[in-house]
Amino acid sequence: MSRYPDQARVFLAVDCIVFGFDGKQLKILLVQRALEPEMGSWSLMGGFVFANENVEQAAARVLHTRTGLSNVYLEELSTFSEPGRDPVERTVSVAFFALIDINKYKKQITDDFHAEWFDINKHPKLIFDHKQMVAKAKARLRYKSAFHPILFELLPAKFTLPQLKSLYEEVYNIEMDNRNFSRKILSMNLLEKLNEKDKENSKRGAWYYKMNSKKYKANFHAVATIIPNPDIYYS
Amino acid sequence: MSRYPDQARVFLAVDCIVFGFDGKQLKILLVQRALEPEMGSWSLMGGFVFANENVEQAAARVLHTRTGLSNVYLEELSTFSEPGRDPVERTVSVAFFALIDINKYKKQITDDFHAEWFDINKHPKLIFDHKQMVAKAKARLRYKSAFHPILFELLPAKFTLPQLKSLYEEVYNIEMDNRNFSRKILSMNLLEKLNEKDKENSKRGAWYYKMNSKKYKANFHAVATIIPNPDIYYS
DNA sequence: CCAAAAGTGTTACCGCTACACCCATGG
DNA sequence: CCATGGGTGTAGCGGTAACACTTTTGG
Repeated sequence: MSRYPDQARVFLAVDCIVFGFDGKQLKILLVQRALEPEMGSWSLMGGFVFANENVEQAAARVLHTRTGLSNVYLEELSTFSEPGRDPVERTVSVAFFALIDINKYKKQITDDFHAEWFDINKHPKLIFDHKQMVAKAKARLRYKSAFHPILFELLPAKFTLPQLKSLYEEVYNIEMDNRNFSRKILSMNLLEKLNEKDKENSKRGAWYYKMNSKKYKANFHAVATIIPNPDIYYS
Repeated sequence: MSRYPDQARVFLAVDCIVFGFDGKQLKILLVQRALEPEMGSWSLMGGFVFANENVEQAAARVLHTRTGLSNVYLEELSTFSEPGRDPVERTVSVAFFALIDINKYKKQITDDFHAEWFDINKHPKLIFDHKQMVAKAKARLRYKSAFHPILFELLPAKFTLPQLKSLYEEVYNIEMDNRNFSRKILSMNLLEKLNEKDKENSKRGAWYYKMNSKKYKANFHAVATIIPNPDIYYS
């Protein structure tokens, strides 16, 4: 018997907006839903929260189970709780957004559902309110990455500045000056230059860098105006 | 019978961190809990989410019921979902923070519990994880108001720039230059000067201003660095 | 040697900070 | 007429944007 006899219980789920970057486009990872209602429709990665875990642990578990990845960038977005959002039972979902290196993602053998990357601007119809979740996640990504150096989470451990610049250009749909961009990023003192160049994309080659994760963690809340007028992107 | 037979349901609640400003100190509004467990202990304003409302509506309702206020600034903070946070039943709470004009608050006659303002840095022991909620709300308030002109929500409809400056000084525990502060705030073009001065706090008197709510809404996402180095306050 | 991308150096400008100074008025 | 808080003017500094120019190397 409940100790709160007058109150109703709800189902609690998490959904993850998983971002990836293929070098040209910003992508999201979608799956085909494995249970009714709407079985087979495209959906965000999600799942119910277990009795012994909090929502963040649930999101990390779902992500790990379905992508094989752990220690990914994961941030709570917001709660979606419209009474009718799930047509068959009242289910409240806490949405998280995740940033992963698209190359590290390997489809799990044990998966009994499809997962696929889609261009964020051109994805199939999604179940429930997942379209809203994606829109909100995109807005948050733009807002946050205008101030905080989080986008490198979408790149491999070693990456070049031109790669990072392309990523910013894709996220904000702008063109940036490569010369000023390099200086601005390097002036944050978070990157370490490696003794290796990427020669695939240019003749001269671009130096590889890696994030100094100690400094990154220490300065995680550092605010830098990487993008001018960030507000105009937060629609 | 549930359509998700293998899943457990949880209780869903909201809790509100209600900020106020008395001219000198930043305050939060606490109540004495009206139900078991921990009946009588100090707590944030909260309540269960009804079947016909989403969490934001629930937070607004709780606030309205217990303070008489509507149309207050209300923003989702995050979800608190540790399995054992409520010792008797699994209850997940979505925390919201609210900014209100402390003068508008009137204790409701119908209240069967105490509500009281406390200095944010010196409040009684709180139930469950409410202390964490308060800490997180304070951090978010600092972070957000460093970029967005939201703090005026804590002041009366007409206010002076010295009042607003005191508020910023209290929130960030810094001293600001009144001359530069005025210019910075006014350069956002969100305030309208009234034909009236506050003569209570100085001989010369300070002009009253009011927020132009049309411009405020239109520019809500405008980012201005009201506070230098905002990151150092986001602990 | 040319094209194309990476990266450096330099300049002009803008916005912010610091602070000298003026304003208004109650006592 | 002076003390006090409100407010304006302005000079200097630092960071950013713009862009001419150099470097590198495959074809």
